[in-house]
Amino acid sequence: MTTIRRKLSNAGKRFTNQRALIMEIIRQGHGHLDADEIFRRVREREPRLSLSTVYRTLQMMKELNLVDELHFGEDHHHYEVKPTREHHHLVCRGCGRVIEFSYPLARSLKKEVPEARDFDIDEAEVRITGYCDKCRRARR
Amino acid sequence: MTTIRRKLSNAGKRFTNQRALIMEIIRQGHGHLDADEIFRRVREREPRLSLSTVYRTLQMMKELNLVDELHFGEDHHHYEVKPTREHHHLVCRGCGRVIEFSYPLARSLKKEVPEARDFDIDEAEVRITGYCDKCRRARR
DNA sequence: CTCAGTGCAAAAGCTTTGCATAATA
DNA sequence: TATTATGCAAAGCTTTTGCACTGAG
Repeated sequence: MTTIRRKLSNAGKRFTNQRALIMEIIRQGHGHLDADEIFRRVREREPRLSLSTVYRTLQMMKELNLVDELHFGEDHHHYEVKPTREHHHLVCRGCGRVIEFSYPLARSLKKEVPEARDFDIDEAEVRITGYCDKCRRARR
Repeated sequence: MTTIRRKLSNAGKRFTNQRALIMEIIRQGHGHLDADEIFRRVREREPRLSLSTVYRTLQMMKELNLVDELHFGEDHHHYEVKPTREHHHLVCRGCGRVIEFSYPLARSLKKEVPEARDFDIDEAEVRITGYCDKCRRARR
């Protein structure tokens, strides 16, 4: 939390209750909430907090590299606090469960893909959809 | 083209001029057009074709596995005709250029990631953003 | 005290849908 | 000829923006 305060300060931004709460929810959500879900959870504790503030905060946190935006192939996005290790997600079409796994994609690509050698990668995201073990069995 | 006609027919769908034209444009666009761009190009030849038809066709072609939907981290999607070999894209933040590269991600994951072993993958997409060689130099 | 941040309402993309008309099989 | 597909307009979602008010520094 102090990290957030410091990073905001360094960027000339203010540390507000709203921002602290939103970040806390994103962290608790263990990374797989969309803006609307963040909004709903935040509202339970701070009923006057607006959806605009959620979006504005997400936008800012993304720019400050405190939050990552994930794309699960839907029309909206999901958010997680910036992880330490590079990891990606398996998204189950059946139950919606999100399974994290670590995989050094950026490194592998640099090593194995000629086209990637001269490309200055700043984001690498893997999007996997399919069916988890449980749902796979259930579908038979 | 005959393939399309046959696949549509098998699915109980009709082969219309609109669908043929839209597919042709997607193919020509070499895979990296969004719905609006497809619409604009289609309109040059068939001014009465509507945006709804474009969306409905994209939706359907996706379901029939004739077209892939790509996610470049924007709020809208891009489309390409279903490719033969698994490949992915490097998207340059500078000039918007899209560089294709082939990479057997699904296979690698199955082999190297324990969490992926019991997961029935039906889509694997890599989203890479950064700066291409040219733009990287220009930014110095 | 000052200016960045907030809430509210309104607008702006992108995509989907309802319905009458047109066209395929 | 019987449906399926289309065009048009209207609605739906998610996200952004304008503006007066609030509160952090």
